[in-house]
Amino acid sequence: MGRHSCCYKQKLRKGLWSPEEDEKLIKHITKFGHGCWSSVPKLAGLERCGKSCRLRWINYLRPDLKRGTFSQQEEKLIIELHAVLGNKWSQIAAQLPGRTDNEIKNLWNSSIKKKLRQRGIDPNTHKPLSEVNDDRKDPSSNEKNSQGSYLDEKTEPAAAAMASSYPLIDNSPPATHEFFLNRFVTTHETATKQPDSHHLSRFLPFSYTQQTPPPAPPPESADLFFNTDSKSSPELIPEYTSSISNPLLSAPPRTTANFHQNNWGSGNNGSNNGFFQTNSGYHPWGLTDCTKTQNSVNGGVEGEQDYIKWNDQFLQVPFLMGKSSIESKPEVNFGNHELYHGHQSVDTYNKHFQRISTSYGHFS
DNA sequence: AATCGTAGCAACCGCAGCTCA
DNA sequence: CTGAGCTGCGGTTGCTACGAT
Repeated sequence: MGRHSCCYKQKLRKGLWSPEEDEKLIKHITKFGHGCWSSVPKLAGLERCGKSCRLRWINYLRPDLKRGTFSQQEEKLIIELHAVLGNKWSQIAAQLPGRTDNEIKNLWNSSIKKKLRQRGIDPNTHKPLSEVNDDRKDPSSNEKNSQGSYLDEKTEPAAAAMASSYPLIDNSPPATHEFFLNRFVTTHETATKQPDSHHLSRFLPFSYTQQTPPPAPPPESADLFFNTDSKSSPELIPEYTSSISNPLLSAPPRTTANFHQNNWGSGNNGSNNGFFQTNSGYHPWGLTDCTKTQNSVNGGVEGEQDYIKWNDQFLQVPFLMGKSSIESKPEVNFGNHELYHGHQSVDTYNKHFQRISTSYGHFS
């Protein structure tokens, strides 16, 4: 098990990224894609490790990030997904377009967890705290397994594996029906009544949600959390609905190769409206492998083509179009960086806008 | 005005898993 | 088969802003 080489390079910079560093990274990835992350800092002229560059890009600089405060629907979905997946933040994030695992993890730890506890729900088990306390007395009570889920890998190996890898759309029923039926009884009902509901039944195999009628449902933690009633289910924001109703969940297992296609090439929802896709196909942000990257970086034809396509597309991104776009739609823009929402003051907003302008000004 | 506690968030760390020579 | 190199993930830390006292 090799440790990342950056761990041994002491002279590399750490800590917060400067606007200049951001600019270098954006410029580089815009032009060449990231290729091998380990080679990015060298090629981009950064004194950072590749790991740090990757993290910075994924969590902060990537233009398809939504940013902004989480909607109630998003929070509810996070809770529901957490009930199934446990702390699988990346899998949860995969169902929330424009959100990063880090962002969701932070939200969970700083906000949702506390709110659930205040409402008498154990954030780990999603059961009422009183039940959890009872469970603790029972030695057979469930603990998280190695996958961070609550399934017993010995007695329910198939279900545990399912919850872990979460093959969301699958025509073959899972081995342990009871698990999901019990978990999603409310889900089933809600989805049946409300075709546009974002409830988790949409994430389950079709054959599953259409099978056995569920018994009387206990309230889900997410429902307790939001105190929803079936008559006044909250409206979904359009982009959210489209992403969720879309069978993005039928995507093949996330490999390095298909990750970019699934998550970047098509706007993370399987449709063709992602700005990473053009008529001519997917953009090559990270698609080039290490060997090809070097060729591209060296100014080969392939690299130039990438550059042209990339810049054309990049210039259409609102957050690179100048101050007005950011000011006019602070909650919608790709460039809606974390500092443009919530409790941040106007001063902070302006300060960070200047920062972003500095970083991106050369594009506009 | 100063201090303290808290919330939110960016970034780091260490590990696991995958690929490939 | 083995180990190095790399990516990705989840847990944790540390910084900053903000509100309460």
